[in-house]
Amino acid sequence: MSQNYKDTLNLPRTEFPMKANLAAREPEMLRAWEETHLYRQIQKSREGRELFVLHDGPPFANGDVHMGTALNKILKDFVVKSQTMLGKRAPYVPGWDCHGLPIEYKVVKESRALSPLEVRKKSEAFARKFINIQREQFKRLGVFGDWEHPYLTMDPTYEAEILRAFAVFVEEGLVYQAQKPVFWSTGAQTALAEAEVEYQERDDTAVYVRFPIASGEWKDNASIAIWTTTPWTLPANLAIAVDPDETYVVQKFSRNGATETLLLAEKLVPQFSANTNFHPAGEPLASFSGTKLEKIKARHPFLDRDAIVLTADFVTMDSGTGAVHIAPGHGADDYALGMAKNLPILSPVDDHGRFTEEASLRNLTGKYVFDANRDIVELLREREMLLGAQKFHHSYPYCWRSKTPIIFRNVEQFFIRIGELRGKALDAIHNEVKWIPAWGENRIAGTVESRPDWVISRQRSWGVPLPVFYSKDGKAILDAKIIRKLADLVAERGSNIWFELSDGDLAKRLGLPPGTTKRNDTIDVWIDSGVSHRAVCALHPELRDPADMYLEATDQHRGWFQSSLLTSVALNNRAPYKICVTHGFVVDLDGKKISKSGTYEKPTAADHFVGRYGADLLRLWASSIDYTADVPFSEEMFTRLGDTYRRIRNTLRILLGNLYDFESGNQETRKNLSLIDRWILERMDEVIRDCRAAYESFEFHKIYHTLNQFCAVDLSSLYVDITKDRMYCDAPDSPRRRATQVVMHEIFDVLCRLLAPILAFTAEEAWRHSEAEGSVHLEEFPQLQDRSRDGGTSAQVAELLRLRSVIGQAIERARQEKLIGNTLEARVVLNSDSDVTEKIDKEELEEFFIVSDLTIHQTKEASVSVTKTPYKKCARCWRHRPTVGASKAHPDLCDRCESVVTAIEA
RNA sequence: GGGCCUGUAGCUCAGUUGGUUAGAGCAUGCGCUUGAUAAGCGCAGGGUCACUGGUUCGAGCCCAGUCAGGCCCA
Repeated sequence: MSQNYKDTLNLPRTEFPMKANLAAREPEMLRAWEETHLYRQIQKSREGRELFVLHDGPPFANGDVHMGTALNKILKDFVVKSQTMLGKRAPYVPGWDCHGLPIEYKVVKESRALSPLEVRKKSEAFARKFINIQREQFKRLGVFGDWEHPYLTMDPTYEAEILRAFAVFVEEGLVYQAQKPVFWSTGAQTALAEAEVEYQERDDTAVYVRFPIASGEWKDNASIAIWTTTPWTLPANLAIAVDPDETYVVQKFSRNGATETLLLAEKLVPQFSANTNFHPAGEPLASFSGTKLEKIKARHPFLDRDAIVLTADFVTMDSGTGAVHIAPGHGADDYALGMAKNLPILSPVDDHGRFTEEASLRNLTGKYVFDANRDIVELLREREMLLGAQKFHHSYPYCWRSKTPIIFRNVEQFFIRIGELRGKALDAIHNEVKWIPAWGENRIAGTVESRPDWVISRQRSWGVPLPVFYSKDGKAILDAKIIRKLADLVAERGSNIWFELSDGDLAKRLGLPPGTTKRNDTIDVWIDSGVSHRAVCALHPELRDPADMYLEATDQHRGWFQSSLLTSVALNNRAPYKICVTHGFVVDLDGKKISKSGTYEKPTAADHFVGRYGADLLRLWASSIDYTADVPFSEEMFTRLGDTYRRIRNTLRILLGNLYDFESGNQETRKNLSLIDRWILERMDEVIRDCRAAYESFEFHKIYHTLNQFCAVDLSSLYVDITKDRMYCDAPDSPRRRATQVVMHEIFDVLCRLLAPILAFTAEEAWRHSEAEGSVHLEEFPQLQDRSRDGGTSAQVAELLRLRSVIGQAIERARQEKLIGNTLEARVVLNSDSDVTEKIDKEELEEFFIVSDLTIHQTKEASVSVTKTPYKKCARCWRHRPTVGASKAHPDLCDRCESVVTAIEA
């Protein structure tokens, strides 16, 4: 009977679909953006504006984009899009790190026995393949940038800049050559940087070994007991270190009838006994401080030479005997001590980790040192020098690529002196750069303070050649002028030239005398990416050095942030960035890390989630978390985020739906704004203020929460719900309806803009369904209008919301008691303790509380009683009104609806 | 083992210089609506603020230690 009145309502209409179907719709959007060259349009629209350079840290060009990489790129995109919408020119030039061991290692593993040039060609192809894969995946995430012209560290022009930077390092006297024990990967046959080392749990044989004393008071009467977990380093032993301040004892021990007189630290006697079964027999024969042992000689347990006892500050009393076996060619402390005391540096191991003849063990020459451990132990046993052996579980450094245990090996390498750069670098850290979060300053300062000189030579093929030559007589040539000539050549023909030309041809081209040979090392890739401020920021016409921002995961405090800082200090005497932002790592629900490789069984590839939920959901995820800590991530979170997403989407949709007959330009309506309209505009102003501030300070999760709150509470459950009656039931042209449309139109506009950096696809989709033109991404953020100046609105609404809650509870009670069903059936008697209810018109209050039948009394304490209203229900607006039945033409309508319907009929 | 960091409802986050019964959204439960409808609205339950000790009249906030987790290093 009342069905026909539905046609007289102004129900919302929109083409903007409720169902997002992002996985299908986003690719269409991407195509449209590409066809209209949106990124270029945006850059053009910001010509002459203040510049903001976010410099992209180049990801390694191997593997798929996983959640961590996706998070990083999305956060960068938030920055670029929001800075753009704050009115700045924010170009984004993405890049890739192309050289280096991870790629070379895979290539070499696939096909062995390749020449360096073949390795390089295959490596390049490998890198290009993954650059293309990753590029598509990054674009799919909605990241805007100059994807057609990324920077690649393997571009000849980039390679030339690496060499030119290197020339400066040489000129500044920062580069030197030295024998040093370095982390050496026997699997990959190269020295490794600290960043290329990972630690694994491992069982080794730890041995107690005696060195018979060969000089002084205890000559031939006692042995020094040492302990080591790397028996294979014993052939390189040259000394024994003791702590000068600890007490050492000479003590008789017995085991199964056998006795030994041993010298070791007093504190470690019990541990020694427990581990070897040698028990002290009687009181110590002597006791003295470690200093007294200095310069004593002890016979090597199986070689024909002596080890000298030295004092050192690195000897600890946690394990062993307090007498430390020293092999200067196989350990950092050992090396330092050996250098200080003029010991030779013995390192009788080849590139593959096999003993050389220098080890003086004929049977073991050519044997892999970790396999030789067993032989050494057997040898000690035969010579009766073994005091005990046990399995020892510890963490040990491994090569991150070949997964083989690392050895310390003495090799001639090239280094950059950090001493000269450290002071300025620390100064820049503390005075030039803003660190987000603030503790980043502390963290990078710590790593810069403690870092040793930088090993920059790599015995690999896939990289920029280390520009070192050797003269006929074997002297190293490090010459900035020659390096610059080489750089010019490389810029023209690529760094393959180094491998393609013979020594003679290369020497000729560079003006070096005949007979000059080249070294076959490459430069550490951390130099590659570390000079991007020069190779990219300084040289790209749209960019600038220093960049405004670097933004990477927190591991880069030791990685790229540091390598970039050090090279920039060397080149420019300042930091390469003004703001340095770090984000945490992606962790599982229980706070455990999600590992890229290994045993993690759930999917971690970004593509998996993009295909399933859409890029906007990933973006919403990235915006919802506080990236400064570990970033939580789980399938369940995506389900929750889907709910949030739908809420936001439906809010946009209902606004669009209510605007189907909106005509802009009617400013008359401004003065018809009711309390709730003025209030939502004030709230919106707050939202604009909070979001702008959060975008300016890169606190994206605040935007997520602010906008979510605004959509869910202020708009959906309050404003849209309250204005439903006037929007649907008033005459289309009713002043208060039109006024509300003006407000909704503005809200929609503001919401789209504020959402655009985060929900890049959805905001654009909604924008297209409005009458607006172009892309929302060309727009700027809304400005504050300071609407709160009329004042009082917020306070009044706060009062009303308090009363609304009291009413809601009373209605709920009435419903429980089956007095009413629908809220509109209620007769509400409000005993108001607020004067707001006196100032506002009753009709407006009924609208605000969404009730049909309201009576108000003023009292001291707020209370509400609810009964069923005696009024009849209006067939059109469903409110129970006293005027229903008054009209003869429309006896089932209230007065408002009757007049609307009459107007339509006329 | 060392450095830096994190730990508030099932989930994501707020909690201003320490000050009354610790908040929000989502999720959950129970209703209402069926004119935002694979939507919308209401009400309700849910937290020994990781743990232990300390400072204080008073601590989620300050201090010390413990536990769990992350990154970096050894």
